[in-house]
Formats: sequence, C-alpha cells, structure tokens
Amino acid sequence: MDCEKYSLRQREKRRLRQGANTKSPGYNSDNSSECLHNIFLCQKTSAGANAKLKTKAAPLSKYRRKTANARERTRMREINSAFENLRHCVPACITSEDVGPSSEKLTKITTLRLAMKYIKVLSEVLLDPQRPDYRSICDSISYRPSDKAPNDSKRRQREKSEDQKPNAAKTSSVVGKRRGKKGKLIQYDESESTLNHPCFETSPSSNSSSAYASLSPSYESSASPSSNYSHGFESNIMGHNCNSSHCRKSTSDLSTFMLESDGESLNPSERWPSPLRSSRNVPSMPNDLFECSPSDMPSLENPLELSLRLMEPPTDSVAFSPIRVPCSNSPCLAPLMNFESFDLFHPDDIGDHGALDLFLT
DNA sequence: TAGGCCATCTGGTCCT
DNA sequence: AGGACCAGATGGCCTA
Repeated sequence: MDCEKYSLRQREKRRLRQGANTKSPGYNSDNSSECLHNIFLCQKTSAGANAKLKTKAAPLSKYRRKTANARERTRMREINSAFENLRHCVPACITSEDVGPSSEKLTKITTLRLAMKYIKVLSEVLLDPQRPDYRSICDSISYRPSDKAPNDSKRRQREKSEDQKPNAAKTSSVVGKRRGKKGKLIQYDESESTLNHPCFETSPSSNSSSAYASLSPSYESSASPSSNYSHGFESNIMGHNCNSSHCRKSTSDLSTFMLESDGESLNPSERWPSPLRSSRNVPSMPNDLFECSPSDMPSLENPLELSLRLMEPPTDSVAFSPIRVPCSNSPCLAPLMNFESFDLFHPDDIGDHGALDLFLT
C-alpha cells in the first residue's frame, strides 16, 4: 500500500556528525540505521575560537526522499529535453562528417561544444558585411575529432538497442530516445529539384527530430499535380540520412533558407536567403542575397499554397497523395497538423525510396 | 580492465 | 517547510 510505502520516518535520535563530508550511500543502500538519527553538527567558525553549534537537517523521510528524487528526475528530464532541442539546432551537415550518420545522437558535451561553435560562427556572420554563404558557414564550423567523445558512435548504437531492450531503472525516466513527429527543421535548397535529394536528414533517435529537405526552383513546368504552379519551387523530403558532401554541395547556393516547424506550422527561419524572393529574378539567379524573415512571407504577390505530396515507391498502391493547404495571409506556410495522418515525419514511413514533395504554388 | 557516458540517489545550500 | 539547484557518489553499459 502507498501508505506503507510513503510512510513518514520518525525523527528521533541525534548524533554528532563525524567529519565534514558525508559519503553518498548510493540509491540501493539501506538508510534505515542512518535514518534513526538526527544529526547535530558541531562546527567551528572560521576564527576557530567560537565553537558554534549548527543543526544539521535530518535525512529526509522516505516520502520526502522519494518526492525529491522524483523532482530531480523531472528536472534532469527537462535538461535532457533541452539538450535534445539543442542537438537539433546544430546543423546536421556540419556534424555528420566526423560524428557519423545523422541518426546518431551527440553526447551532451559534444552538443554544447558544437552549439558554441555554431553560435560563434553565426555571430561572425552577422557582423560580416559580406555575408558568407551557407557553405562557408558549414566549412567554418566543421566538426573536429577533438569534439567527439571516443565512444560516441558505438554508444549511440547501444542506445538504439536499448530502445528495444528496456532497462527498468532507465526507461522510467529517460527521455529523448523516442521519436516524435513534430518539431521538424526543414532546409530548402535551390540547387536540385530531384526527388532523391540527399540533403535530408532525420534524427530517428530523438523525440523532436529534425528533417532537412531541399527546395528547388524549377523553371520549367513541373510534374506537380497542381495546375496553378506559379512560383515554381519544389521541395522534397527524403528518407535518407544526410551525406555531408552532398549536403554541403546542395547548401552552397545563395538561396538556401530554412523552414522550421513547431509542430503546427512551417515558419521560415529568420535572415536566410529566400528562394521565394529570388524567384522573381528567374531565370537569371540573383547575385545578391534575398533574405526572408517570417514577416516577409505575406508580402508575396500571390497567395501561397503549399502542396505536399507523399510519394511512395512505385510498387506501393499509394503513389501520390497530394495535399494542398492554402495559406494566403499568414507567415506560416501551412499547418502541419493537416498532414498528421500521413505521418510524414516518421522517416521509416517514408522509406528509402519514397519521397515527399512540397510545392509552393 | 580502464575509461567514457549516463541515470539515479543523496545531502547540502539557497530561496520563497 | 518545501522546492529548486547543485555536486558527489554509485552502478550500469559499452568500447578500446
């Protein structure tokens, strides 16, 4: 019964504290003998002359100890969750070269180091009147082996297996090992319009995984099912892990920008060159950078419509599942909830040969 | 076996 | 008094 489990421990005895430090008994140790005592701490002042009695708090009751442990676990979960979010802020194409496949999880210390680098470089970019393109950013932040803990890759593989081999002590509180459908980061690129664009990365080990996609200007008529395909930008999301070389190649163009999702909407990341603006210069590409902030989006001349097409391998019966979402007066391009039933953001569902098309029309 | 990483427990301290 | 935060200790898991 709970009343037994969480019964309060009596405070009854006192003892003189022995020594200044207490050794942690570990969570499996039996505190019962210690719990019988309240502790008095006799501590001398720094002057040493005045002995000062200082009461030391008694060990917490079992109930309070349990609740304190629970709070601590919750706190650590929040910290881990923040780390998980931070991991997705570090561009995958920067880390994948040395860390390995993007599905692998960065350690906490690695995440912090990469984030510091990323912030530093982005700060430099902001101060640089001649903004470097995305490729130079990637190059300058490229991951060094010194940032990587020696056991990272193998440990991450072990973590994958742990998902299927739950540890009773850990699964009760470990977070960040489940995959979620929301919170995607979608990177667009103008350079390619192939459905097999390699610069797409997912983080299946994360609970708010990221996705990278490419957006390409297609200056010729597209095979899009939408008839009013006026802006001619086509994106695709592939169920492939990002290959860094491809990623760098594909992100080297000036009109790369990013879409970020909070699970309900797609929002252009601030201050990234926008292919939406540059499309007006078609067919000649602009030499200057067009930057796109969320507030820019409604300024488009024509209402936007986001079409999203789920492409399965040819053998699948569901060859095309076009979804079209009008979004004329909002910086948000499309509510992702509308795509929920397609489970678009579960890379395994897309498959190795499947693809998602995203059309701005 | 040593070392890295992690989750958890625990006690101390500070703050409300 | 109780919660938040922190750091130390511990043990598990894994790799080199």
